[in-house]
Amino acid sequence: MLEDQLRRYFGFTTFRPGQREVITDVVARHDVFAMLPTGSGKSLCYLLAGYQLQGLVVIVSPLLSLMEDQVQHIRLYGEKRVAALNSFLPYEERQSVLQQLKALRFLFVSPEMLQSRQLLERLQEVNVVLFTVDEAHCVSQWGYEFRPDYLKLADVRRQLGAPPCLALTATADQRVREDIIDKLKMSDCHQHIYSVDRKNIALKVEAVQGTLEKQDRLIELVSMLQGPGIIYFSTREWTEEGAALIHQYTDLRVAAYHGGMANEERRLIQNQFLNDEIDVVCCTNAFGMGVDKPNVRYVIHFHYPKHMNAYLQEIGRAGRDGRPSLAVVLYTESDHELPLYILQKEYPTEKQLEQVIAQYIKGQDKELVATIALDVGCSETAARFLQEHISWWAPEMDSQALKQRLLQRIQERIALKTKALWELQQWLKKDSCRRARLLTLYDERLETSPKCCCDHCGLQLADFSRQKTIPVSEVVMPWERRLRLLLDQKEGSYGKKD
DNA sequence: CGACATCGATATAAATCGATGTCGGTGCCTTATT
Repeated sequence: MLEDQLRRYFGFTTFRPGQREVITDVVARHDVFAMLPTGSGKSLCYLLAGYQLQGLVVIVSPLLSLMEDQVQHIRLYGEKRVAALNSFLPYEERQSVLQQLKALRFLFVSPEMLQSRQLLERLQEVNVVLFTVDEAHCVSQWGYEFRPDYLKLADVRRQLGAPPCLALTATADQRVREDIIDKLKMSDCHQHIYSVDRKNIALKVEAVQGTLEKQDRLIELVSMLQGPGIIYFSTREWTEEGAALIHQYTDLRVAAYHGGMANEERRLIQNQFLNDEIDVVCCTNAFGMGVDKPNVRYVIHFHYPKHMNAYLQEIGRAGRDGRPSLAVVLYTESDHELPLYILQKEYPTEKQLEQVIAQYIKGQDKELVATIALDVGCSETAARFLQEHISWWAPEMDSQALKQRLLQRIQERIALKTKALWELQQWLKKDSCRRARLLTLYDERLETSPKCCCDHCGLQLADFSRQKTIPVSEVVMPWERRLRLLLDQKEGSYGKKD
């Protein structure tokens, strides 16, 4: 009985919604796509399935820190036959893990590590019974440009004797779900889809006039709202700026967090936040995966993300304890163009593309494509994109066809991302229930509105304020800032329309 | 797009203005014969 094992290995008496169904399908050796809400115990699915299947479970994980956490977590249950294999491990330890694969039940690896010949050969010698892809939305979100090894996982799985595949995520719309299933070649796929609706998270969007007003509003909000909270920005520089502002005008304990910081520092801030030693984190989208903190009371977007899936992932870090929580987006009209420019930098221009192909034809060295691309001024992401796609397509095409095929792919990708961005922007401007609209994007319907639903359903910010509210008038605001704000607004009124 | 840095012109001089340029997010992995 599954329940017996649940009790024996983990000390729980009942399954959470979805767990039993997913495990049953996996044990029956089907491919399974599972979209379960955050905090619903996704890891238990592959753990328990692993015990049933009697062999090695490989878990593909996007972040080293996530692997470390999960390994520790599993060890707490008394399971010692678990390891993470990654560059963080000293060389000798890595070798020792490779030598002892047979003795392991659970192995955590990155998609990049799975490109190692040595690891692959070792894995071929043992009985891999389940291939798990955790945070599976990364396949679709990162595989095409940022981390191409995510698109090679299907081939890795085939080389391991095509064990069943379990893909786990908390947020993916229909298109992303189909993309994941397709890219992982999950042919015999059983899907378990649960609602993305988080009824205890109230949704609010505020349009403001200009950046200064946005900063002021941010300070008002964090002064007033019950924390702890997370604030998302779109650049590293702004996370520092935001943290400095909050430090200056409030007594809150605040820190910035972004991908440019040293790993130890990032780890420290994440831990301090988890231990309630920091009230507010000002961060880029680098922060969040694996941050399983129950009592986050609000998430503010100072800059909004690039698509709804990201928005849902980010606000989903609030209210995991089930208590009322708040998600606020602050936006100005001028926020609308920037994401498009950032998006285009992921790809080469037509001119760069021609230069790279011309150089490549001369040398025929796939490994050099990225170097050439960087030389002609491509971003690193664009260089990787070219490297990847040319190595797929160049063998079977002449340079003209290759160029056309690449241009077509670039256009497709940009169109797709522009549409996703547009969808989010439309949602921001929506003047009816935000939850209802959000759910239709995920093919769901809102049956009954929760008590605190959204700003179009009578949301009261006061319901989310601290016990001891600091009146806004007491928030220190020097006259220089006030004046600049006034001038800014005046200028804004002469600004261009739409 | 827009925030910010740099540069040159301006012209009783130091500081200011406008023109021009650059940059913007996410993370694995780096196993040397110069």
